[in-house]
Amino acid sequence: MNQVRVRFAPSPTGFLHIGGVRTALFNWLFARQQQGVFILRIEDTDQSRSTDESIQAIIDGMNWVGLDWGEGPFRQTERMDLYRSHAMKLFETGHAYWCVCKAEALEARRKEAEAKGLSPRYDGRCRNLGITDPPGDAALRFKAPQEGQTVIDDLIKGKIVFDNTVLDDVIILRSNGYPTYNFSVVVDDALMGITHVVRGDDHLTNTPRQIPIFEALGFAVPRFGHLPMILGADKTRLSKRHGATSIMAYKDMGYLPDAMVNYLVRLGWSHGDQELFSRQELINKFSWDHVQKSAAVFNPDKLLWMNAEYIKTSPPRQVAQALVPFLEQAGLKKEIVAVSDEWLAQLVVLVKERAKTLVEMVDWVRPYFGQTVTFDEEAVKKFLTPAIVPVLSKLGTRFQNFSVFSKAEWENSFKQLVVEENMKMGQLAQPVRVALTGRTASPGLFEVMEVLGRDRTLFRLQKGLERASMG
RNA sequence: GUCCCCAUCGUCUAGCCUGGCCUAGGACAUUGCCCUUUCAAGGCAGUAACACGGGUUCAAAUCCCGUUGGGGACACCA
Repeated sequence: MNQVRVRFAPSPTGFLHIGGVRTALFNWLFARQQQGVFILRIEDTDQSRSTDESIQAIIDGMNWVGLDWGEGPFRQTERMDLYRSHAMKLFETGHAYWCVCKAEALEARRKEAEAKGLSPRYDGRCRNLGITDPPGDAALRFKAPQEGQTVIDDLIKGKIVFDNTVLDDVIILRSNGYPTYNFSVVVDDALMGITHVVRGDDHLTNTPRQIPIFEALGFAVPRFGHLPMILGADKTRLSKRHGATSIMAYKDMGYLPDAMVNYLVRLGWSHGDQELFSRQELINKFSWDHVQKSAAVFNPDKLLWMNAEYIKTSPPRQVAQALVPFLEQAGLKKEIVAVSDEWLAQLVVLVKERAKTLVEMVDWVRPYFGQTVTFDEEAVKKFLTPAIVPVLSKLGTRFQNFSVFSKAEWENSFKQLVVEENMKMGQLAQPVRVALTGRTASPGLFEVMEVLGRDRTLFRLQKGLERASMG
C-alpha cells in the first residue's frame, strides 16, 4: 500500500470557516494515523475573490488549532503552467474542444432551459465544430462521457452511481486562460499524489465530473470521501446568521483550541459513548466507518460545555498562558508583568471551575490583581454594614497574630470565631468575601486568601472594615 | 425541474453492515433533589427518540420497496 497523502484545499475568499477546520481536521487525523502526509493547498484561481489576507487567515487559523501540514502551502496561481499544459494535452488527445459561446449567451440559454423545466446544462453546440484555431476569447471544454456510469466508492457514503447522461461538458480553461476549479483540482490532486480526496458533501456531485478527467489524463483515480455539512439550528447551512462561523472568532471569544478540535471532531464522528479525547487518542481511534452520513447541527451549548471541561482539565500553566492576551486586552498589562507564571497558574486553579471561557475567566480573576479591590456597591450595601464591624475587627486581629498564611490554621481560626460569636458561617463569610473580592460571589474564601497572601488579605480586610464603618 | 445524498430524544450520537442481548444506551440542554460560606463545580434522579406506510421473517431501530421530509449540486465560483 502506498503512503497516504491527503490535502486541505480551501479557497481564500474570507476567514477560515469552522466547517473548513473540521474538513481539515479529518484529513489531518487520517494522515497522522496512517503516517501519511497532510498537504495544504490554496485554491485561488478565482482572481476576483481571492485575497492575501484570506490566505493569512487560513494559515493563522490552522496554526491556532494546531493542524500542521507536511507540504505547502501551495498556491494554484503559482501552478498555471501545469494546468495549461495539461489542458492542451487533453485538447491534443481529443478529450477537449474549444467553445466560442459567449458567457452572456450561455447564461441566457440556461435561464431559458430552466424556465421550460429542463436541466440547465450546456447543450454541447461547439462540441463538434472542430475548432483548431480559436479566437482569443474561446474557452476550452472537456468532452464528458455521454453514456455509461461513473461509480464512486465513497469512504463515508459507500457506493454511489451516477449516470453519465447527467454530465455536461465543463469548461476547464476560461477565456482568460485561467483553469476552473473542476480542472485544477484534478491536475493538482493527481500531480500531488493525493490518495484520498476528503472534502465537504457539497462536492459530491463534482466527483463524477472529475473522475473522467483523471482518466482522460491517464492518472490514477484517488479514493473519495464526502463529509456531511454542518447546519445551523434551523437546519440550513451554517452561516453568519447562526452566530460566529470563523474559527478565529472562537479564539477571540475565549475558546481553547483543544476544546474546539474535540467538539468539531465529535460533530459527525463518534467512538462509542466517549466524548472527551486527547489528540493522540483521536489519532489512534479515528475511523471513516464511524463518520456520520447525515448533516449535523452545530450546538454552541455543547461547545461551551466542552470548553469548560478543557479549562478545568488542561494544565493550569497552559490555560494561564492562553489567558494572558485576554488580560492584557482587559487593561491588566502592568499587573501581569508584576506577577509570576506560577501565581497566574494558581489563579487559574482558583477560578477554573467557574469560567466556561477565557473571556469569563478574565472577569473572575480581576479582583486578585492589585492591592485594593473595586467594590460592588450592592454587595457593600448588603454585607459591609456597621453591624459587622466588631466581628470583622476581631477577625482581623486574630489573623494578624499569624506571621504567615496557613490555610488550615486560618480556616480554623475563622470557624472558631463564628462559633464564639454564635453566628452562622454565611453571616461572617459574606462580609469577608466582599471585603476581599468586592463581590458576593467568589471561590472558596480560604482559597481566595491563599492566592491573595497574608499581607493583602489583612490589608483588604482592614479596607473592608473602614468601608463598613462608614455605614 | 433534473440528478445525488440523508433520516434514532430539542441537539450531538451508540446500536444498523453481521436481525433476537433494545423495556433503545451515553453526552449537551432542561427539571427536581443532595452537597454547600457565596457563585460555580460535583453527585443522584426525571422528562424526552427508532419520520410514515407496506413487505421479508418465528422475530425488524436493524434487511427490501414506497411515501414524506430535510440537505446538496446543476456557473467562464470554489
